[in-house]
Amino acid sequence: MSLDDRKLEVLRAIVEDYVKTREPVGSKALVERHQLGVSSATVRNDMAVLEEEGYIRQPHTSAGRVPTDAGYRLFVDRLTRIKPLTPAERRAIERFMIGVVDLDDVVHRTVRLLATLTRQVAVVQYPSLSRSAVRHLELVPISTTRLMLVMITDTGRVEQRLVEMPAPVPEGAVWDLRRRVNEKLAGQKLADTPPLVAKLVEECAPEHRGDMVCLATVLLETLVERSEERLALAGTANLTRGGVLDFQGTLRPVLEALEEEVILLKLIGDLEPSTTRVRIGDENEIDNLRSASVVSTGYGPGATIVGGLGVLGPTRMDYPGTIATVRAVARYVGDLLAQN
Amino acid sequence: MSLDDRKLEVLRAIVEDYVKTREPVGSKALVERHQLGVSSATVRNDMAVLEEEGYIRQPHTSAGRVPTDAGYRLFVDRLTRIKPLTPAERRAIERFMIGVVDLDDVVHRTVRLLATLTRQVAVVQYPSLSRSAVRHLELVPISTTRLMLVMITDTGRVEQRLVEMPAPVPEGAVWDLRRRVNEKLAGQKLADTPPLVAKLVEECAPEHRGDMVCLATVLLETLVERSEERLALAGTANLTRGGVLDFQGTLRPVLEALEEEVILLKLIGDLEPSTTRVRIGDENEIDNLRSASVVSTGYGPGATIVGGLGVLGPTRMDYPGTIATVRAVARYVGDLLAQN
DNA sequence: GACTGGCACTCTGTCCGCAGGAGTGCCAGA
DNA sequence: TCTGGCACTCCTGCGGACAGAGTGCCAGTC
Repeated sequence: MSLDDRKLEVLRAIVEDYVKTREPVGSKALVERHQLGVSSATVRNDMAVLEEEGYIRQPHTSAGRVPTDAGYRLFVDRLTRIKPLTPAERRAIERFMIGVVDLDDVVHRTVRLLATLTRQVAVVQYPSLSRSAVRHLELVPISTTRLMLVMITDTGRVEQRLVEMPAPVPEGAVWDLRRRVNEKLAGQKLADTPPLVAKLVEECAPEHRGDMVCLATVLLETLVERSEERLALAGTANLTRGGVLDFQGTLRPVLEALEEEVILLKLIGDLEPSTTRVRIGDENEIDNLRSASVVSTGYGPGATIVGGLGVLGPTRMDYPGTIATVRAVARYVGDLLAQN
Repeated sequence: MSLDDRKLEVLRAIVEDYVKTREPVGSKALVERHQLGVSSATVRNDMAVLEEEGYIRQPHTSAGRVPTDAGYRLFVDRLTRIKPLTPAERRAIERFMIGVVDLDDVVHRTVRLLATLTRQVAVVQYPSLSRSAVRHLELVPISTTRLMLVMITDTGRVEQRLVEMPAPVPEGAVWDLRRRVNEKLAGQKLADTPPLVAKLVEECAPEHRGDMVCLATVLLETLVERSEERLALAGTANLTRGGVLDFQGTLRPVLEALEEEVILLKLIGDLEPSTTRVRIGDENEIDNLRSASVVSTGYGPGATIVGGLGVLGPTRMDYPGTIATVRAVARYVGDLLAQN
């Protein structure tokens, strides 16, 4: 038995009311608050069907109905018309971003903005190194056998690592290393660099080979291994809105998940499709987040995507509003990056 | 009426039991679990005095007693013998720190270590810029009118800021700027730099004055305004141990406070005395943390202090253990920094 | 004077039972 | 296919009773 329009409308009404009130919604209250044009008895029948199909459930007999994860899913997929942001929200975004000075600043402001607007937990990934290109590599002598490698990318990220050299390196040699490395790597996508680094070592004169190998090792580590690592988080306190009820008793699992950068990156770092992605409750692979939903999207200058951002909240979430906000903020950050 | 030894002993017993069980402790249970050598009736009299003096209180008539903030204070000041770390803990610290590569790494590992060992929320401040010295300043051309200023300090911190120049800067001029800036500032304590920067501008040839002013502005911002800004946080999930009871109902105020870097820096950034500092409940100026305690201390290579670290938890906290751990970790981090 | 044993008192937490209310499921009729 | 009505279920809140824990106080002892 498929769902006709009225049943969908009933589902929408249930989701909207439940999101608003956090209380199981009954048939009578529904017909009072929405213009469904039928009696409560009819609605009851529809509800029975919706329940059978797994879209809603009763906490207990003779209670109202509550949407299931599947119900929210259907709501998001078929019943959500994206609401445009209010002018007030647009203005908030712009005001929040006045006078940014560098990438750190952009990321921190963005994450707070997202948290404030959505009233959820916000996560913003720094532009992923693997999607950036090297702008410049700098070598700064720290001591005779130590160099600081500083990499600046076209997305504004700056990464640094200490390089321990096997033997003292004269200044001229540092110069030489810096020149060679930049010649080979500047302007290259980080994803393409590993073979180039290998070539660098090969092409190096034997007497400098040792130094170059050290440098290459650290380069590869910086470029590849730690490449996705950074992100910013804000709005944890929003988890406590509405007590602890939205997360079946404890915030603990959620807070634990938020501590793991790896988990967060998985959540917002799915950059394949450029559309907004919504993961509801059980759809999250992470067990700790079974009672949470995540709305995420990619951002970047123009059409390219360099990182992800998103918010996390209870499954009982205002999806249309959240989706709209996440998108708008992502677009705005993209524009900001494009200007630099 | 002053407190004799036995009354203090009773207070200690109450604190220890309450910390262990989270339940108000009664006179009978006390004499059973501790060798006080007196009857429960005597203990009751002592308790009445302790209550009158404000060190303990009853949640309600005919309940056991619970320590007040003042009670914890007395306990910490007069009744705490620092327990040495167990060998297992020592080993944990060392194992945690094997193979650190740079400052970021040190800080992140430290904060997680602290959170794990104390089972509280841990905060670690990056070495404060104002207590560091400039090791090197690097200027990297990003475009014709934009330079990236990168500052490396002797504590290993790397800060960068974008500098917008009024007009295109030829490569030779960048060189010149870099040389001058380093000559003047390298090796200087950041706290001492502002007058030096001013001098830099003065001494500059008029034709380069404009560039130098831009650079100086950003330098001062980087050096002074944002100087205390960075820190790392871990273990938020530990707040949920023992439900929500330890924080009178909601984690909300605590989570909110943890979001404010300014607040956290105030908490752990009191570096005047090199001893460990304990703030209990109301002693925290921040209203949101009235139900929390903070144990903090400074760290740094040798005897100098470059930053603060600490933990935050419920007032019902194992103070001796926490204090010992915080100190040990601080000492260890200091040694680690001294090696670099 | 300090400590102890004993007793009355108080308050909490819990377990009932009960009534009220909300909401459902189902059925017969339009 | 929809509707009104009715019986049924289950939660919630309230009051009372009861056991348990803990105290305060008093009289007696060392």
